[in-house]
Amino acid sequence: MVTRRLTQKDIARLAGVSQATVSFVLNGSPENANRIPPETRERVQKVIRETGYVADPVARRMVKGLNRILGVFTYEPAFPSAQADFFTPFLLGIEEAAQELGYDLLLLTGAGVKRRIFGDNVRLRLADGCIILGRQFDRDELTRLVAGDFPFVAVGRRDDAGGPVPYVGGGYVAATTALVDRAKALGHQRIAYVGLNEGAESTLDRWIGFEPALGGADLVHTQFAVAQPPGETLDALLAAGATCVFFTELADAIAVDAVARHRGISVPADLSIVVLGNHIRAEEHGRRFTSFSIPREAMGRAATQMLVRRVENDAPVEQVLLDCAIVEGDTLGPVSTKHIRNT
Amino acid sequence: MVTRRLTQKDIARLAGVSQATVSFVLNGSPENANRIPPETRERVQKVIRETGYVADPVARRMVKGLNRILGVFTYEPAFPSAQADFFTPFLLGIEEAAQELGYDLLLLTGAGVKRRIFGDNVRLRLADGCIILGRQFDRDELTRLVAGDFPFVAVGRRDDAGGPVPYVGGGYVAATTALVDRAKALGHQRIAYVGLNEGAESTLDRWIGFEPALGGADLVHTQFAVAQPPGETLDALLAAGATCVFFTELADAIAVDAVARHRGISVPADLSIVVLGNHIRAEEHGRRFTSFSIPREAMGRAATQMLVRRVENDAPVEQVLLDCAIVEGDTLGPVSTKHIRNT
DNA sequence: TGACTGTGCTAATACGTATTACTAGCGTAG
DNA sequence: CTACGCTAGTAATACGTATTAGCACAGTCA
Repeated sequence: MVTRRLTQKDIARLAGVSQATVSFVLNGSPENANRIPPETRERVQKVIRETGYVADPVARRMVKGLNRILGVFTYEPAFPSAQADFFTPFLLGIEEAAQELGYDLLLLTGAGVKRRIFGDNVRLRLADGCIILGRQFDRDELTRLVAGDFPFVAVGRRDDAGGPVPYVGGGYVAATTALVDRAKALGHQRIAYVGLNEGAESTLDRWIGFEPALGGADLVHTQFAVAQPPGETLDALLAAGATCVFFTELADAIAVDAVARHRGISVPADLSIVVLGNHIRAEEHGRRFTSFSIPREAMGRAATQMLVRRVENDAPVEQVLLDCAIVEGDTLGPVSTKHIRNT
Repeated sequence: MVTRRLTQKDIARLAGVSQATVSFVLNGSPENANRIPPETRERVQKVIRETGYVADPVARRMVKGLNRILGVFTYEPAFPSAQADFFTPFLLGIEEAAQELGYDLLLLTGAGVKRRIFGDNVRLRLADGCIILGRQFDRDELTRLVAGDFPFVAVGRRDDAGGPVPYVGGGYVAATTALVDRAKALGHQRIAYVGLNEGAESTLDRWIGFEPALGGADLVHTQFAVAQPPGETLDALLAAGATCVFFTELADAIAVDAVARHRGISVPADLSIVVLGNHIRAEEHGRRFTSFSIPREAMGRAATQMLVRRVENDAPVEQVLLDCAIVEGDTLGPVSTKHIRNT
């Protein structure tokens, strides 16, 4: 812009005082505030009102060290519609909590270009701390974050990375275990698992909650892969004599359910389906899968509050898992007598 | 945090050089860059690598004056689900364009608390410029923005506020006119209008496009109010002998359409419905209303690009209206002979 | 030998604000 | 009348970086 920004020096000149006086008028601490008599104070404030001057937050931050800004870092872009349903609930909670605590949000997303926290022109540090969002996360960067002095909190559980990672995650392990127990209570002894059992912590947690919970039940089929042809998956499930199948991916469950319906296989009478997690607007598919609900909004809120604790009070690392409520749904039922006889 | 941040001074000490040398190694201009010989350069970079030092963007900004941050200001909170569908497409476009241009976004949203641009603790200025989003907008603040030197662009047309307001809006006037013309071409002569005819520019634009376009057609009923009981609205429409009704609010159209269906009144055979605008996920209502589509994502992109032009090149005020494509839909049909006889 | 030209750095400064240290002027207690 | 304290400010400095100006030294040319 052509006209340079107003500075306190300009205000001082116009009011016939020094820059320091202007600063005192603006934000003198109680003991210093009364050093400026009302007349001078009013004269300065008049100039400020007339000019519409506001202090440059950047310079302010230089002195104070804090900005009241929280960074939200995602590797994937936050808004494109494919991701929007995933990110939006988290952002909702983050925004609300930030608002309550008097912080603004700096969005740092990585669309297309691989964006890194430690890059050449890292603007992340403009924020007082940051929230890490997203499924993938570079291990090296996490390690550097843990080692560094920049406050951050991850949304989603993370394994240690050269030290404990502060996070707010979902209690997937416990929720998965609860669902397995429920299936067993309904008589299911021949259970299958379709989903990955390695990779991101959130994925792994399902398996960790699942496998030990089986107890006496038989794991008659596993498919450690997602997005496979649903017909083949269904074939394998039936061939193995599974009465109940756990999916980690809603999309897989939907596809297999559709094929089953098409073939006249009844869910849950012939085959029970459990989905380990939920997805916004899952109702659109006309099926309420038995699953657990991920408290995304609450996770965002909690992570934000935790981050502010770390920023303001240098609070120690916390690791929190929020409960995932079980969604009853319509796809987990008792084992049919047909199956019991079969087995 | 307990451990102070690393500064260039620390790096300089560790590498046995001066702070200026570190700065040159980091980002010396071409002519100065080769003043540092490879050995020294490597020595400094080694220390930087080992310590994980990154320059403080705040200090950087102090010197350079630019931040590569764009503020996004909304009076209403951006994420809460009620608003999410409204804001998300704009944010999508804004985020994409910002990413391409190498800017980050500072989200300044107003949840609950009345948030003002000119307040005590204005962090907006941290950004190099800002995008104004949202339906309501304080006139005084807009005037001050126009008068000031802070670059901004509004999403949505705005009337002059002590000067022209830079904006990227939707061509609601033209699109509304086109829909009126279409209705007239289908024989409609008895037309009604349900919606506000004052208030925000975006609302007003519908009326501005509508009223003059009527030409010879009769405006048999107007209801300058929204969210009224749909039964009463329908009664009034029928009593007035309207064959086609224009709604500014999708919600009103949905409600009236539902009552009509319930009463056995066929749309569009007995009554045509046109909606002036669209809404994400309108399909969920099982009806494709004849309307026009608002290019929200494109508006966000265009506004961002315009803002960057203003920030970087001090470009003059631009005012752009993007075309709104007509959505054919199923609710505008030819006038039935019954009506023609009736009239 | 003395002036000149690079080379390879460092010193100094600016950016805008907050804050600490100080000072000039004046009244008053001792 | 000196010392002290109070009032109403101002001067100076720090924050961390970018950048300009400049300095010490070596080599070159006349």
